[in-house]
Amino acid sequence: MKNAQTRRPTLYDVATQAGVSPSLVSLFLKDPGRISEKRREAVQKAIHDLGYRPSRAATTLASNRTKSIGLVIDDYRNLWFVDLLRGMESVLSDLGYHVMLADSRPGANRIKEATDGLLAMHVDALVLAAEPSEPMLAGTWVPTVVAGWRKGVPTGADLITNDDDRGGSMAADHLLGLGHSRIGHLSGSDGASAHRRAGYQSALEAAGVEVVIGETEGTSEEDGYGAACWLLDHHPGTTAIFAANDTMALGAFAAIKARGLSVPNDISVIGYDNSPLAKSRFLDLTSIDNRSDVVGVDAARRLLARIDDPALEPERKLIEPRLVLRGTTSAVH
Amino acid sequence: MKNAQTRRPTLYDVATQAGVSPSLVSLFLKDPGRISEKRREAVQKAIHDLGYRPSRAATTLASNRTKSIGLVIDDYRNLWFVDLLRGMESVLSDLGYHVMLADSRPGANRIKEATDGLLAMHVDALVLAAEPSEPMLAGTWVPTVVAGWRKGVPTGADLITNDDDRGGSMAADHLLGLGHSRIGHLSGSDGASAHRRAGYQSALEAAGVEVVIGETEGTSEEDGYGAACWLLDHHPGTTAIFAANDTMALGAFAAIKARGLSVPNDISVIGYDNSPLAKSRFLDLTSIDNRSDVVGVDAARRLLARIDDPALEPERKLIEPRLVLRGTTSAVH
DNA sequence: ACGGCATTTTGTAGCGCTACAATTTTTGCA
DNA sequence: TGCAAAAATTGTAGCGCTACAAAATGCCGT
Repeated sequence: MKNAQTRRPTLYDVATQAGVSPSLVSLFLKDPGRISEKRREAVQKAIHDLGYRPSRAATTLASNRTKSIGLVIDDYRNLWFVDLLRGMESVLSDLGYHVMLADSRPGANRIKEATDGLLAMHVDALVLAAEPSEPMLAGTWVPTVVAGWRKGVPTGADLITNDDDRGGSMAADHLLGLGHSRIGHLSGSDGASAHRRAGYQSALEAAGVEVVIGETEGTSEEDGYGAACWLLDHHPGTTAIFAANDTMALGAFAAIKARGLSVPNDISVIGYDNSPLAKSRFLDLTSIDNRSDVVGVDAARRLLARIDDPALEPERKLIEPRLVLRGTTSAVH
Repeated sequence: MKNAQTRRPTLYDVATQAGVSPSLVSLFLKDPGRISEKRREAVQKAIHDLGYRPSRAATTLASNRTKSIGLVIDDYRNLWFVDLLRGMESVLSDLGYHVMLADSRPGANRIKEATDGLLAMHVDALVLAAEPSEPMLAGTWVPTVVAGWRKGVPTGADLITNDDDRGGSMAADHLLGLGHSRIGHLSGSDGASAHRRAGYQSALEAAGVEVVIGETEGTSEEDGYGAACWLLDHHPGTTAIFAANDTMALGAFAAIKARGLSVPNDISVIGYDNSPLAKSRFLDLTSIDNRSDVVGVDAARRLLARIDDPALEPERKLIEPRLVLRGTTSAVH
């Protein structure tokens, strides 16, 4: 059993043990390089011997900075945030910043709640990667970057997001380039889907090809399945399907399989998001990579700049997606 | 632009605005029911008007409790933690506890780092849902529950985890029950896999059936693919495959498809984890649900009990998994 | 060896909140 | 109506840390 009784050691304990003043220990914590070697070693040792850990709460309170960035996501199951996070951390961790994650999964306007929680923790800045249902951030304001959606960006916040219009036309152009001329689209219901649809639409119109869109309620595999069934039954000549995301593409697979057709021989399928699903050897799904890692890097840089100078003009930036070629699309037969 | 200049309002500002003492506001924050209605409304209004948010840092420092539980996971991409988390939150959120997540993804012994970060935040308790590479928690000690692995449980910590042995034999028994007698196993390399393998092995031995195990380096789809290729090529009579997890089952699908065989007509496949993959309409994979949500519920309860009484005897508890029947297993032909 | 300067170290005063005992107000009942 | 008990409210003293100015020390040339 550990010595659960003994009080957690404080900075003062370290100072006493090392025979220096508390200020010196504080200085050590902030920048070990700025104190003499003799003291540095003494403090180092005292910290180690005592098993001392600085209290984040006290540091925050005293310095009014937390060296941490809050990231609000909608649902842990939407894995795109992992790339975003990795991108952010690649910039931030070297500078000593931490990223605190809050998901807004459970219900209606939990996004506000998640944001509030992060603000209560005094995060120095905020990345909003979830679609808000109502205006938020009333009251306190911290540097904010919106990532991944475009509506309802708070005043003064930056926007860095994926260029879904571009991605939509990229997907469509890829299929057109393979010779397809009967290309259906399975469209989701969220903001990103609308842009992807617009991109698809403009590319097809530019090529003088008929636009066929299967609308759905949501963005799930079931939605994709339903839309694909509609598409295949009402437009039997379809040779290619562009799904608004990889999950919906999976639904399309199911619909195609149920009709005894095969991918890509009978029908080419392209998804969106380049999710782990798409990368799977079994599924091997051609997809659009929306470069969320780049969004993360840019968001982090922007935040750092805005922490330095809060008066910066709000910026709007789109990140170019990229096509990832795999086995589910092929030239039309 | 929001009033970025104005200082964040404090509890004192609220007190002044509401014409009461700071203590009263503090009391209100802790339990609004304990103050008179008149004051309650005044404080309520002041908080609203000022856009006041309590400073978590100050609360923590003053009360030495954070009402938060730390959860250390290995990688956000391993979605099993989502169920764990949901289970924990179902118990904790009503009691006003928050769960703070830290992943240990980036590198070697980042688990210690993740844990340290959580401890620096003064979490009241810790759930360790990642396999540690070395002993940790040296120094400070908080109530700890280990979830999901069984080795290296810190002294004094509770263990609540999935009964992977049971799940392994459950999977094997299911296949045996369908009449299969040539059942191969794709075994992963982590701790859970070892137990699943042991369960498989004992079930097959009890039935007097040959044990055939494809060993792998890791637990990825590629590993599953490789092991399945070996299995199919060296044991051509195989009619059923039990994969140590759903991802590896996907690899098995790829290997089966590459050999012109079909699931479940030629070969039945059962996975493990009941991941979103398995639930997919397209894949429709029979799997073992390890009930991580129940693990979460139990872990949370245990932690609460241990926060009340740190001297509790360490507990060891296994959660019974359950078979989820889907379309990839059928009676042997 | 000694001023003058740069570097290192220290004391003091909070940061925003809660605990707890002390005080004031309200309530119940003889 | 008066008084004890209960309920509501308040004052005071930190929690562990950092900022900042002040003090101590080290280092240089002459």
